[in-house]
Amino acid sequence: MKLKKRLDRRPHGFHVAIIPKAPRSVRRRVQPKKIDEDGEVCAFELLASLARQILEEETESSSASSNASGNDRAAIGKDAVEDGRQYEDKLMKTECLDQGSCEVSAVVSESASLNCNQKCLLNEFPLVEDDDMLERTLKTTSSNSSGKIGGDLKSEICKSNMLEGNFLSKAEGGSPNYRESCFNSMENAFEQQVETKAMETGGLNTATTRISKDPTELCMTFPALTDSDKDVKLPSCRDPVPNATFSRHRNDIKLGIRDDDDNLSRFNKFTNKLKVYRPVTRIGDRRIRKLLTSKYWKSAPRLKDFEHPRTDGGMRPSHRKRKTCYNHEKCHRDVLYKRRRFYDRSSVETFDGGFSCESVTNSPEKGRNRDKSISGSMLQANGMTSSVKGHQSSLHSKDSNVKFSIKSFKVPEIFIEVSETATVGSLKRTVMDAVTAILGGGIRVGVLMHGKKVRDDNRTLSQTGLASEDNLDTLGFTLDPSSVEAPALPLVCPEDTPLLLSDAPQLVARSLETPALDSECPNALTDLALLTKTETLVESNDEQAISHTDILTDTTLPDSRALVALPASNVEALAVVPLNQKSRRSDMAQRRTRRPFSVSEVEALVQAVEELGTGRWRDVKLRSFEDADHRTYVDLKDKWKTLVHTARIAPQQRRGEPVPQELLDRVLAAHSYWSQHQAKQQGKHQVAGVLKIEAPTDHPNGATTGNQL
DNA sequence: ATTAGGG
DNA sequence: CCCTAAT
Repeated sequence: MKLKKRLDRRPHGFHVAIIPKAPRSVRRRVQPKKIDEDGEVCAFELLASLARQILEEETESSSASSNASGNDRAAIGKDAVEDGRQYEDKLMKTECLDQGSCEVSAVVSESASLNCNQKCLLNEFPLVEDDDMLERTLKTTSSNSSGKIGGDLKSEICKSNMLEGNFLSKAEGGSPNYRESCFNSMENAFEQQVETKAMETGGLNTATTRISKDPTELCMTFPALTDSDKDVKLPSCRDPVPNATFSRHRNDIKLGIRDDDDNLSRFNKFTNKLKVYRPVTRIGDRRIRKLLTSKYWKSAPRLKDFEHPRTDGGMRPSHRKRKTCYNHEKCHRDVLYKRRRFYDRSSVETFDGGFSCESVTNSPEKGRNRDKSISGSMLQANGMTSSVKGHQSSLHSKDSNVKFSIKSFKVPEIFIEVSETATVGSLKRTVMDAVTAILGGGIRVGVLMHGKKVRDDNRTLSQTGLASEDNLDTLGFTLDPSSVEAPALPLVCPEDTPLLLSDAPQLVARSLETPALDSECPNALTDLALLTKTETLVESNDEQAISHTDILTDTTLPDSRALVALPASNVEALAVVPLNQKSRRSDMAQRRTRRPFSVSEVEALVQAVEELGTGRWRDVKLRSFEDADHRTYVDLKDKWKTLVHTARIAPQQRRGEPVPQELLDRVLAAHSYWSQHQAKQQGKHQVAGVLKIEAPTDHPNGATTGNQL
């Protein structure tokens, strides 16, 4: 469901990265769609076809993966990504196709690179063996494009033509060798560059590499030939990840990133939108992010306003990850995700590893989690005590003192809008300003336990459970904007969390000594102030800055996939606070507050089940818990499940409010009874008699059944 | 939206 | 309770 929803939201949701299975229809769709009337598309097509040919050849020769035709796609998908990006790829492909045509004109200049980037396109497009067509297409394309591109494009075209010709001839019976040589040369040339790249960060397996290579190369080739523009980055095509390079900053969009097909699709989508959106500055949902390093961002600058689909490919599925990950990022992501689930309407983009860099947004909901990290120094500057710093992991001291060490704080989501031409430096400043604003403006510290805010400031740590090691795992702190700062946005806290709260800046130090902690709605992070500040757009354009960034990114943050607007040190700093990995829950969407079933509720439940049977939770809910809004049918079902379990275990093992044995007996009776009547459940009414017969003594059911009768 | 199960 | 998957 969720998935679905997400998809719905984002029509082309590649972000849906999760499902291997999902996109059947989509996939199918792809093929047919291929082309369009307009020559525009054709260009792509041609390129694609070319690439494809090459690819095919390559594929054929190599045993590794499937063969070219129908399979390549699949093959690619499989091989290509282990990291979950694969789904995206698939989806992407689809998208590309779907949308491909529309943006051609806009994207012309980049088309070449785009194509390259998109393996999918390459693979998908049917071959076009008509040179004339190609030419036409090219022309058309070029004409469409503004003058600036024209020249390049043409040359490019020509080249492509040539290339194609060559290939074709081969394909048509020419000597294979020739083709190969060609290809190889291209490849080699390309290779150099590529190799430099950290390469798929090792993430891609060989197979993948191989496959992608071809297309990539092709792609690369084109641009290279034509493009004098250094903008086109070959490398970008491939690096799927972390070392992302920034795409060049052009006025246009940056392309270049093959690794993320997402980009492409996004790109495509946006292309059209961009114009429209440009100035938009919606406070609420739209967020723009400018991110540096993240791969997604490469093409981003342009996408100002679009919503970024969340591409955290695998995240979702990572329920398990959450459990096992000890990695901050992952956890964080998870958190984000969850949170998102709760309130988020627009998704945020997070991709593997990237979120730290996320730039930001300000929606209250998602907000609190996304964060940017702030350096410890900053925190201190703001009055955080030294105790705040340190390492994560809470320790329980021997004495009665509870030691907390907060490694870092997360900063709430910040909404930043920067012009495309802004320099990286300016972006950094902007971000810094935003962060500073938050800190400077006053923040409150919130304490989370098990994901829930601990609001009672008067309770002692012991009372709150914070003195217990177990709970420390789930302890989290939040820095929330003080009411002063974020008053403007009505923040909505998920459950019962009211926003307001205590006085603003309570420092951790205080928490240490004082039993009382401030708590508040973690969500409330947003701050208008930030928005305001961040709104300043930076206009200067400085490519060099960008390159610096790249460097920075690559070098300083080898493994952080995030980008770095801030110095590396900062990155760490801001990370999430959870002392323990386990605590991840703490800050995310909070878990619903626990509401143990009372005996009376249990009784009602038992009664209802006796009458209705299991498997009809909705009816149970309606019948007996209609007014208990906090009890969903799922809750009832779960409760029943636990009741059954409870009834089966020894009384000594039972915990919580004891449930009368009588009820437990009924539970067992009803459970066993209904388990035998699964088939008849639906027809229960009609079969009532049968039931009686079959399970007369079994339980109270008899009584209930009787009622029904 | 429900239901079923696993976690 | 949460999360997913399958309806």
